[in-house]
Amino acid sequence: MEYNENRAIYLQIADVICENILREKWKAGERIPSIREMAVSMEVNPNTVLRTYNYLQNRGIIYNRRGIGYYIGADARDKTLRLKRDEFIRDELPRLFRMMELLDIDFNELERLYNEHSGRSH
Amino acid sequence: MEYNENRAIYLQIADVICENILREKWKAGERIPSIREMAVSMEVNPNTVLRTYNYLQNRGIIYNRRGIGYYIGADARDKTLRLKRDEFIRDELPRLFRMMELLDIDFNELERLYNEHSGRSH
Amino acid sequence: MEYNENRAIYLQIADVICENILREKWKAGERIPSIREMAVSMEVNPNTVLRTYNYLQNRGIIYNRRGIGYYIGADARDKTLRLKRDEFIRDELPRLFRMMELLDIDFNELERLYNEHSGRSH
Amino acid sequence: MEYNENRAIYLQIADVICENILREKWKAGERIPSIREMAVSMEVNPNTVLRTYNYLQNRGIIYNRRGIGYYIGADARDKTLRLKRDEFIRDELPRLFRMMELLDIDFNELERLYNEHSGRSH
DNA sequence: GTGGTCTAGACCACC
DNA sequence: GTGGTCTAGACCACA
Repeated sequence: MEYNENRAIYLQIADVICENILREKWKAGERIPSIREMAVSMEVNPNTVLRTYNYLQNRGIIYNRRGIGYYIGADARDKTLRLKRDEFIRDELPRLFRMMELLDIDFNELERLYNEHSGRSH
Repeated sequence: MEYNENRAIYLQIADVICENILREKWKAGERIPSIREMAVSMEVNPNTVLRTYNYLQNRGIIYNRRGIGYYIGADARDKTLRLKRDEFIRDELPRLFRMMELLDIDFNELERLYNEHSGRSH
Repeated sequence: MEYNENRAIYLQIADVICENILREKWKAGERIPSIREMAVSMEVNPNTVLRTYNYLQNRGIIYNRRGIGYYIGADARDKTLRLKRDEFIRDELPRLFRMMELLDIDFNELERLYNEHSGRSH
Repeated sequence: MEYNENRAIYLQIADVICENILREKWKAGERIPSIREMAVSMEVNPNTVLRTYNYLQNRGIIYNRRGIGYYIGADARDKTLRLKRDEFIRDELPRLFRMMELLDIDFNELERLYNEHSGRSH
């Protein structure tokens, strides 16, 4: 895993987990890797994974069974969707729209850039 | 001024200045507020404004006359436009498109959110 | 059984057993459920029950006949009563009284809460 | 400061802060000691204080101004009172009442123990 | 100066 | 084995 240096690693790990939930790779009630396993696979310190898990637990997305491990919460997908959507609409979109206006980019151009982008990644 | 907590304050101040330049409120050769004035009006520490001004100076958007003040650079508008556009296309758009896909937001919905947004700010 | 997350599970199981002894559901000399039976009915790992039984055995409340099972000790009720009373007066009450003062709860309110509580559990 | 070994130190520090808020030693809007100062006065590692501050910030009791410090939140006293009361009623009272019933302690005796207790501490 | 992140490693209670 | 706590110390961005 490569980490973007502008975002805390523990949040980037949370992003990966959220993505797994949103894509339904990980479903409600399933156990997720233990802190130590995750730390090895993500190549970080266990404390960093612990922070990720605490972060997600505080938001009700995962929960913990003492001495056993962490599990995907019941409404994890909904909660994640809501959380990410809120973040997106609150933090990203205003800047996006402001930039589009300032840089004179309209929806047609945005759509064009989108097609270019998806073209590249296929 | 309200600051978003996910972006460094000095960058948010830089955004405001860039916006003034792009909207041609502030034109090439004009003097901009002193660090102290800006600090007062923006309710931040003068050091924070200094950082903003250094940041913009390094990018050739403003320049400094020692003991006199800071001024808008000659090609400031062009440079700002290029800088912001590059940043936008390189950094913002890929994240945008990825989030749209993940959160199941299409262009129609984006446009709807855009209209809501501009509705609110008018 | 639902477990309070602020108290170790093995102690909560011990509490249940002590309650049975105090209420004279389980009397001196009677055999109590095997570790495995208890683990099933309490939905925990047998090791956790073992820990409970060791804890109670160390305090002379239950005893073990190897290969046969665990039994309620001779003076179990008295010992339990003494043990719990001591714990209660030494550990719980000081915290209780301090909290009552800090949270501005007096005996009348405590009594009211008590009546609410017993209302709920009947 | 002496720490009870049954409760995490970072929570005991949080308790002290909450007590200061409840007793109105620290009022809304006031700055509280920096992480490093608190770490020295509490004789713990700064990371432990950071955990305390995060814990309280997540509950809306304190807030943070970047690079400046932590402050008591606007409704801190109310929130603290509500938080502690909830904890008390949810976690402590049920055990209390259960113990009182099991140990055959009624409100009169409880009041007597209370008077003894306050007698001792005066 | 402030807080935030991360690592390394120890120790603990608990399952 | 699991997670939770705490320490020590480094490094960073920010005010």
